[in-house]
Amino acid sequence: MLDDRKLAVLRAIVKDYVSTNEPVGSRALVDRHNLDVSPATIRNDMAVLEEQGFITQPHTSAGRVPTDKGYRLFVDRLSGIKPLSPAERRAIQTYLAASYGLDDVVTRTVRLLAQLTRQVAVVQYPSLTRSAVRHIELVRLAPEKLLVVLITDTGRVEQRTVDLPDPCEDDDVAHLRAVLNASLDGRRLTEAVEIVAGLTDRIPLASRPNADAVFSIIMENLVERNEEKIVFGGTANLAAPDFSQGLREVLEALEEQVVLMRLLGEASDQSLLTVLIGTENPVEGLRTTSLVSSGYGSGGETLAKLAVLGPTRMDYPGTMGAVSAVARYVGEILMET
Amino acid sequence: MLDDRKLAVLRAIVKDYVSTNEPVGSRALVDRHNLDVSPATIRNDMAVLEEQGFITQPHTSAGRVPTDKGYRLFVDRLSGIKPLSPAERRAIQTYLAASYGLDDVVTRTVRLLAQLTRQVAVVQYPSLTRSAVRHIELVRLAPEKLLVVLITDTGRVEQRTVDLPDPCEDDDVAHLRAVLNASLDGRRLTEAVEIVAGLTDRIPLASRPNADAVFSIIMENLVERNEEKIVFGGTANLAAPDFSQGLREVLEALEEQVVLMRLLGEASDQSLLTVLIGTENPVEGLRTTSLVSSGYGSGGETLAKLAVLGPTRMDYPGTMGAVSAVARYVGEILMET
DNA sequence: AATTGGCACTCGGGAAGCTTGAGTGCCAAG
DNA sequence: CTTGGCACTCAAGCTTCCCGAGTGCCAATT
Repeated sequence: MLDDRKLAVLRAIVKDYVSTNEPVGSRALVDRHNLDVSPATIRNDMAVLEEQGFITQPHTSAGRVPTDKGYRLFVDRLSGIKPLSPAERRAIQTYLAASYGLDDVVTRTVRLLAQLTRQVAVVQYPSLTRSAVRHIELVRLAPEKLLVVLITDTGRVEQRTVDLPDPCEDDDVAHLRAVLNASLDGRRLTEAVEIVAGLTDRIPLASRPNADAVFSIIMENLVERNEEKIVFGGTANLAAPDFSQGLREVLEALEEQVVLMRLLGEASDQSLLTVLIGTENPVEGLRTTSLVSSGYGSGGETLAKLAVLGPTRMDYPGTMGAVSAVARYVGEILMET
Repeated sequence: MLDDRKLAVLRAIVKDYVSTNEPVGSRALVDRHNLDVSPATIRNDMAVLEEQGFITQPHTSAGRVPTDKGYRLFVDRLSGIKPLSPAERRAIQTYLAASYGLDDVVTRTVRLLAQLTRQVAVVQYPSLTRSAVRHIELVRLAPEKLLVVLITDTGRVEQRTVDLPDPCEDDDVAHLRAVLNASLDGRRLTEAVEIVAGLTDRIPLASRPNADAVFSIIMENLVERNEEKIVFGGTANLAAPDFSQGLREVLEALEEQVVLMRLLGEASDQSLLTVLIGTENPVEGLRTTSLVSSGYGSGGETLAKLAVLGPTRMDYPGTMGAVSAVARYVGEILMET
């Protein structure tokens, strides 16, 4: 159905269109890529490709432009992942290695990805549910007010104030802290929830109301409001004039945590590189954009995802290379922290 | 020089131009505002206003448009601050009151401001230097790794990991924690730095290297890298088509913490409402935007600033009303936390 | 059966010219 | 100082025209 040359033609069309942002015609094609056939032959091939839905004409008498389906084929079968240059790799490593603390790692990653790809970068914080408790700290701010700080092995620090039903003493707090840490330290957060639920017994009757307040905050914050923080950056790259169209929608989508979650959620759970092209992605208003995403994680495990968002007309091999490299390095950095 | 009617004309021009985004002519002016004079009279006034530099013509045979100087006069002498409606006030209060924790307050404030003004909102975290220590927590993550968590009375929680020169025991950590909290609790961070510097004496000789590592991290993080976090939102509002021009510059400026700092820094230190119009603002690339900013704080004191950024052609009275109201409410919320 | 040159056809986009009307400046009269 | 009148200007929109890139098809060639 599609012989080698037709595929080569598609590949060439994608490349040219990506780099010029203009519909590409048969003549230009034979000139720029050394296909040893005449334009007429290419035209025949293009007719077939169009019939199959891989390319389309913006209007009669214009060249061809890849469709989403065309990009899909290109990504799946025609383009490799372009590895970064050694210089770029080194730059990434040193830039990331200089960071301290999870927040810093995340913001640096966003910048890095945005700069590397000249597009919008999206990075998710390591999932809470998949990480383990490293420490729980209780700080008595006032007789009836505690600050609960939860630290995970992925470096996340979550905090929340609690209003207690009864006044408490430092001793009570110390006891509660000891109980919590003894039972939760090193446990997965998913396990932790169940454990906390069964912990009331170990608390002296008098302190139970307070303890319960703390427990419920912990459970609530860790599971139900399983806050998946997502950060993005590089929006200035959206101002590249080929966008303008639908720019507002894109910015709105980016500012809506929920939407971002849905977007990243759609991408495969694996730590593999995933590409969502145009209409393939689940978010209305991002139908003219593509998302290149990858999971990242410390051990073998995927803790969260990061991604790059750009126009469907993007440099897929390059973007994929950047995303996968950054994902790997972020994982490494996270291990050390 | 400028009699009352001329001022009225300027006011009318600003209002009309802001609402229509079209140069406003003499006829339209007499029609829409009930000035009891003829267009010809208005033309004379406009000629004077133009000569003085308050308005200008985009081209011959077009109406007039306010200049930065014109907006300045408008803001200083011709427009009050438009108070929010009671309904809006209530909405703000309940929305902000529902937040828990400083992060939440800040992100909610950004959203609120952006939505209220339909422009870009910028909010700075409460200054570290002006707040006081509420608690310092040390968590032993590994024999040679500590997590230092600093909690201020403004609700900020700063964390940083420290690599220790020597391995340590839980006891050492507990002692250090006790010493730190005993000496620093309730102190201003500015004082705290000096106190920490004189604290080495109280530490057993054997633990001094470790303690010093912790001390230096504390000092470093609190003073030198006096990290002023700034958050912004509402960038989707930039897509309103009158902008397009210079959009890239604006987005770039927003993503650059340093630039934002400079911008807010320029605005008066008082908790008063400040307006920077067009070329008045110090940031290249924001020369077509205006900034309406205000300090906010818990006690009588200004802890940080918040602002709204929009085109010079903005609704100043409305924006000023929103900014000042939100600043006040945020201050109140911060008190309670 | 695939490839190729030739040719008629299409149509977006830029250039040029035209018209329209909003808006001005100026002046003389009230 | 205000006003009506009037000539003048010029951006923006419309129409028209033209050009050329690019196509599809066909008959000839390999």
